[in-house]
Amino acid sequence: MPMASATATRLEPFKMACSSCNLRELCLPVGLSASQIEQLDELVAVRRNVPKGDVLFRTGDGFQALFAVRTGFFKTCISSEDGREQVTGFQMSGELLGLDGISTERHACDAVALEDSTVCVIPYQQLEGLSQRITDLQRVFHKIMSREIVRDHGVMLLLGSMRAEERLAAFLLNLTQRLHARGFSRTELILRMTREEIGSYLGLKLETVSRTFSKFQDEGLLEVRQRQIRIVDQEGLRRIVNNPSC
Amino acid sequence: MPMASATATRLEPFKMACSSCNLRELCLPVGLSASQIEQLDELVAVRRNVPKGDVLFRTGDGFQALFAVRTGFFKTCISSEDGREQVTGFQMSGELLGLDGISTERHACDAVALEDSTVCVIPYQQLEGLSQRITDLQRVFHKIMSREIVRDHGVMLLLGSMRAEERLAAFLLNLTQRLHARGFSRTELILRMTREEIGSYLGLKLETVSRTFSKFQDEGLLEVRQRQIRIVDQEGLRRIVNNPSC
DNA sequence: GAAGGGGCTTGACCTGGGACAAGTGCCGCC
DNA sequence: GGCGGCACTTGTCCCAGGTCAAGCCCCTTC
Repeated sequence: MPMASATATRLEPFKMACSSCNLRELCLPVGLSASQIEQLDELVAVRRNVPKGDVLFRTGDGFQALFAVRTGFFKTCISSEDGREQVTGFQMSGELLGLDGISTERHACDAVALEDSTVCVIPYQQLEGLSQRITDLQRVFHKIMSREIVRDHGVMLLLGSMRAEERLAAFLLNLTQRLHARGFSRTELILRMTREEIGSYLGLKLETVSRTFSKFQDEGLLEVRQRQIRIVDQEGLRRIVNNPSC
Repeated sequence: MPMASATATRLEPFKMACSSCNLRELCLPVGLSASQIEQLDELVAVRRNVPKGDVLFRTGDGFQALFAVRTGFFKTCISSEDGREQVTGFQMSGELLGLDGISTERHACDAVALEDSTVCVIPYQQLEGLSQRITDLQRVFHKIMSREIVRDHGVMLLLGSMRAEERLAAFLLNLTQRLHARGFSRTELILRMTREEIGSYLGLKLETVSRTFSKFQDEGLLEVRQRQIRIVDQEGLRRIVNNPSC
């Protein structure tokens, strides 16, 4: 097999199987029986490499498939007509990309890999077909969409009514919680995104993000070394989120 | 039949039919054939009156059904542990309430009627069942969920990167556009919500909302008389949204 | 290992919108 | 028809976070 080259996203011919995937409890197959997952395997046959910095899909692209992050890390962002950009989410392994495209059959955001990544391609029409035959799959899929809506509402709360420190604290707690669910440390993490991307997601300027990191470090809540973060006082972060006065 | 009394939300026994509903092109039945809508009629048999100020469902309530707004106006809001509240949306006729409940089988927000309202009750299990048999219904339902996700991302953009005037202008344009799709004037509207609720939705304090209304009036963009709004210069509002510099 | 550059930090200053307070308009109720 | 209360408006002051600018860190490239 040839080495991975500098070409853009490429199709990998060899078979992926949800049934043998260690993410199946975090991803679309969650809660399905072995035989149901085998049927899903028929459908999710292709994976795709997305090198760091590459775009998986772009606003306006025709919508054909959903993508499940297998390895790596993505951001999704939208931009208004006048060019302002808003990061709407960060996606890690097991999470789905592209749900926004269902409504108009065109993608409504850009998805960009923040590190070399692999995604499983889930052809949408086939998914619809299969979920008509597998009640449980339909149920799971609806739950995933609904969860995304609930998550978005949480972000609105954050953007609409929290102060900078609360936003960053909530962000870090959310990240570590998701990473921990994937077997990573609860206290150590490496940020895959820039300060500017964090700021865009949190409705802050990059300088404010940076200052707030420094402040947390001074207060003994974190150790910050560029993108390496160690959570020293998780309880303290939690207090900040829950207590607007401090 | 007895007069509507001061009791809380009540069940109305008589039959509603999607097939004869003037909202069918805005609501769940959009794009379905006559015979498909008839099947939907079987399912959406109950409507419910929700007097102004009443709660349709509350965070934590068990999730049984979706609700389609038939007449009236709702807000949905979430609150964080420390009591901060965030309005996550305003819903008018033809729009669905309760999608957030699918993910955990408990509602994740409160839905409150801002005027005397009626909703159609859509038992969720039955909807899932029916959409397994009617491909088109499944497709419509997925599109509605996806549209909600896209809408939420738009609100994130607004909350994350717009200034007060842009937020209010965008809000008014969105409201009038939706009202216009329902046959109301493109230029006259009566706000169903308080300044505080607008502020909560837009991430602003009620005083800022009030000041911004006054400013728009001074600049000849609007006429504001309490909750009666006349859009004098729609193009001007659009310019504000698209041009961060002014 | 020097040069260059992107990402990050920090400082100084400024401003949009929050906080607080006083006053007004509107409406329902006795 | 007068009273009370809620929603709204407006003024004043203040501060969190934005803006602008300088410098640093670290990695890549030649």
